[in-house]
Amino acid sequence: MAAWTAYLTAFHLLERHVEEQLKADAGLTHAQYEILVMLSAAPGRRLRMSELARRVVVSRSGLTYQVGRLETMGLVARETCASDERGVLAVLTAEGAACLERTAPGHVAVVRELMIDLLDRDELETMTRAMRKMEAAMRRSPAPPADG
Amino acid sequence: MAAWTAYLTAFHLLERHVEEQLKADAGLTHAQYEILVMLSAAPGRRLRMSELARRVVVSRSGLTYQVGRLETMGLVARETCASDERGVLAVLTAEGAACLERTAPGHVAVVRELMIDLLDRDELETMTRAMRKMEAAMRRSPAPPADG
DNA sequence: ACTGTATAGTTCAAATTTGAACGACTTGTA
DNA sequence: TACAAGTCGTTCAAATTTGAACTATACAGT
Repeated sequence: MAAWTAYLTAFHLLERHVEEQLKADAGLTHAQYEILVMLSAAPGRRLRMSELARRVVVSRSGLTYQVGRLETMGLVARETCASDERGVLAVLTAEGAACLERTAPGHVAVVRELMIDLLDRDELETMTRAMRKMEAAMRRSPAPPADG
Repeated sequence: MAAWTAYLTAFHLLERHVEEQLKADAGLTHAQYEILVMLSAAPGRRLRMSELARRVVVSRSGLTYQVGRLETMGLVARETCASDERGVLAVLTAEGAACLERTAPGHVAVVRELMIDLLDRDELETMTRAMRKMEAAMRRSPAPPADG
C-alpha cells in the first residue's frame, strides 16, 4: 500500500508542476495539451471524438468541452465523419501543430527534471513496464466510467 | 517520455476505478477518502488545515470545501487550535474512523487487483523508490501551486 | 422495408477545484 | 507598546469535469 500512496502523491505533485508550466508557457491546460499530443500522433492528425476520449481517459462530455475550447483557440477543428454521419473528427490545425511544437520542449523539460532525470535506466524501464501492465489490466476491466 | 505517458494513462485509469469503488461502497470521493486516511494516521487523529492540504496535495480552498463536506457527513469535526488562534484542526470523528474501517478493505482490494498483484516484488519496490525520489525532488522545488 | 436496440456526440445541472481577495491573528523589530 | 510583514483559513467567481438525458444515426433481425 505504500507504493500506492507514493504513486498518488508523486502524481499529484508532478501534475501541479506540469499544469503550471503549460499554463505559463502556452496558456494550455494539461488536459488540452494531452488532446493536442494525441491528435498529432494520430494518422492524418485526426481522431473520432470517442476514440480520443478513450485515449486521454476522459468522459465524452468532458472531451466535448475541451475540444470546444481548443476550437475557439483555433488549435483544433471539427469535421463530420464521412463513413458515419453521427461521427465527428477532431483535427489538429496547422496552428495547433505549431503550438505543440512551440510548447513541447518546455513540457518535456519539466517532466525530465522532475521524473526522468531522477531515475536510472532500470528504474525507468521497470516503471514503464509496470504502468503498461496496469493499463492493460484496466483496459480489460469491466467498468471504466463514462462507459460500461 | 514513454514512461511519462504510461504513468499518466495508468494513473487516470486507476483513479477512475478507485473513484467508482469508493462512491459505490461509501459514497465518498477519493479526495475525501484521502483526507480521512491522513487524519487517521495522524497523532490524535487531527491535523492543521494547512498541513493536511500539503499532505493530500490540494489547495487550501479545496481542502476547506472538502472538510466542510465531511463535516456535514459527520466524519470530521473542526476544532480551533489552542496554540494559534488563527488555526483550525480537522479531527476524525468516531463515525469517521468507523467509516474508514468499513471502507478500507474494498479500497485496498481494488488497488491490489489493479496494481499490486500485477507487479512482482522488484517492480513494486523499484516503483515505490522512484516515486519517493520524485516526491522529495518536488517537495523541494520552488513552485507547488496554492503556495509559493 | 420496418422495428427495436445500440452508438455518437452534445447539452444540461450539479459537484469539485483553483487562485485571488479578504479579515483575523502572530511575529519580529524598533 | 506600536508597526510592518507574514501566515491561517475562508469566501468568492470562474473553470473544469462528470453522469444523465436527449437527438440523430447505424445496424441486426424479421
